[in-house]
Amino acid sequence: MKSIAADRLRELYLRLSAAYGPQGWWPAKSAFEVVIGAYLTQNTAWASVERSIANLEARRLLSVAAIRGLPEVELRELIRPSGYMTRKAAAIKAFVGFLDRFYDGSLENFSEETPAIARERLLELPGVGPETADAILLYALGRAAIVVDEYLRRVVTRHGLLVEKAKYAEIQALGKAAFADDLPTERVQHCNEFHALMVEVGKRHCRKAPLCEGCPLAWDLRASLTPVGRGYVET
DNA sequence: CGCCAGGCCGTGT
DNA sequence: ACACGGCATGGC
Repeated sequence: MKSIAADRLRELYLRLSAAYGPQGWWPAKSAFEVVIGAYLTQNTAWASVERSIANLEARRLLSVAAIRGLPEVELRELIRPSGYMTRKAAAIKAFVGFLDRFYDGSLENFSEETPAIARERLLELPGVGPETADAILLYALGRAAIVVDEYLRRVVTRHGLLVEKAKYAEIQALGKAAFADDLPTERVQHCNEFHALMVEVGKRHCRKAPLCEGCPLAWDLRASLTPVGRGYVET
């Protein structure tokens, strides 16, 4: 059984998708580049990430083998534009070390893990929290993961689909429910476009304003919802 | 000058 | 369990 909130989130997604079209995420030429970008974009503007990626690309360093052979101090300088260079360089190095130790240095081998195991392993790595783990699962490993970022949090709380203090797992469960009835292949594609739309539309219309002012799809869903426990029911 | 960006982590309550 | 500050850099 699917909740009313999940139905509404799905409807919201379908409208955004129809209005804005395919987003073409993740912008990268390889799965490994997605991983690098996922680390670098943490609390960082994408334009800054692009500069770092360009630095690596220019030196042909966008591969597991190349990062393995690159001294960490040099990696820091190349990713400097993205900020947090000390932590991010160490984290990226740790990811490569992780592939080397358990997957013969192959991201493809790692991607064969079941999604649940892969997620657990990712969360054990330094510099990988729930959002980065789910972004890697979805955009680098091709798994049907719901990525919960600040934009999605704003959407589901401001539209009254969840209460303000909803946790990551609760928001993720709602997103998962929204696509629960889709076939596996379709579900991956929906998850892909879903997060991309949250970010791209959210960047323009859904920042710090108390409501999503200016958003072309800002319906007031709260009108017919009443808070019950941690969620809402239709009234 | 201030705030923020496609978060995560260590520390204190 | 939760709140809070630090982490680095560049754009506006």
